[in-house]
Amino acid sequence: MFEGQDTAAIYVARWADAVATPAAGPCPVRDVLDKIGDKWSMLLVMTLAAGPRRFNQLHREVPDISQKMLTQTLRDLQRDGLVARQVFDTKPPSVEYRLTDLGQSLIVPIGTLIEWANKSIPRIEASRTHFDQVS
Amino acid sequence: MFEGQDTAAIYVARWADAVATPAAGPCPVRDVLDKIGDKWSMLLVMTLAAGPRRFNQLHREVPDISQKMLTQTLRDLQRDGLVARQVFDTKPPSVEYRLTDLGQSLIVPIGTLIEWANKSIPRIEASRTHFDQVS
DNA sequence: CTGAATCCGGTCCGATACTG
DNA sequence: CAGTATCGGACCGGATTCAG
Repeated sequence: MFEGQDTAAIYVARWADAVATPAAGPCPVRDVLDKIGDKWSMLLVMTLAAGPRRFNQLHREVPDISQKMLTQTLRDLQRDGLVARQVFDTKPPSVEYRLTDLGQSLIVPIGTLIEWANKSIPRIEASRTHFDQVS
Repeated sequence: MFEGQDTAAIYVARWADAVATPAAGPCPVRDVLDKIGDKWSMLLVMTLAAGPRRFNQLHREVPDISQKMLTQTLRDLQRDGLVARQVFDTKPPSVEYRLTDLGQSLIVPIGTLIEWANKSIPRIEASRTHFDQVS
């Protein structure tokens, strides 16, 4: 029916198991998914995937992020253990951010998703155009 | 350094290429990523991955979604061509939603991400606890 | 250079009530 | 059964200003 059907079936089964549990407290999967969709998190992760960066360096490479959101997003990523923050006691001070091992392990799953996105964009946009014309 | 390093390197390179383009208009990758993080989209996709569902059936299987958001999210998914909507002209009327081929092709990338989330949750929560205690 | 603090508009989304 | 319409709070995130 579609490529990767068997693999998909496995994921569907696992998903069914996961949500079948009473899930004491908020669902951890949703929690992670929220961060993925967060406006800047994944953008920064992929930027840091190319190597460690300083604060303003990140600000230059992701021009349309505000200082506030850059600080906040980096702090959240650090809190989740995806990014490590190292302060150099120089003058003026400089701070370097780098992916942790956990953060690096996220590159492949995100990459899979980005690859899907790039491949599917034409069909999605075509579908949108058609949908909007009908309605 | 970490498992999947070679694969990761490929994704990093591709990502660099993707963002290097001037990106006329809004970045399509961000556009898709936004939908992933959308509060309900992926939850519905994974629920529909198990098979077609009627409206109220979905409402029962995802209890904490409001009628409004269920309608709205399904319409957005339909607009993007991920979900097909079929109306049966019965009394009372019934409407069935199912994943399109495009929607099905999303199961594997999402599944990869969910698998990462499940595997990484313990480390993430440990990191959060540690971070909160320090600060 | 690397932030923190504040203000504020826009958007998301839940609750509720109504319709064919 | 399968929606639509409206209201209102909460939160996200941008712009600006101040600080170590």
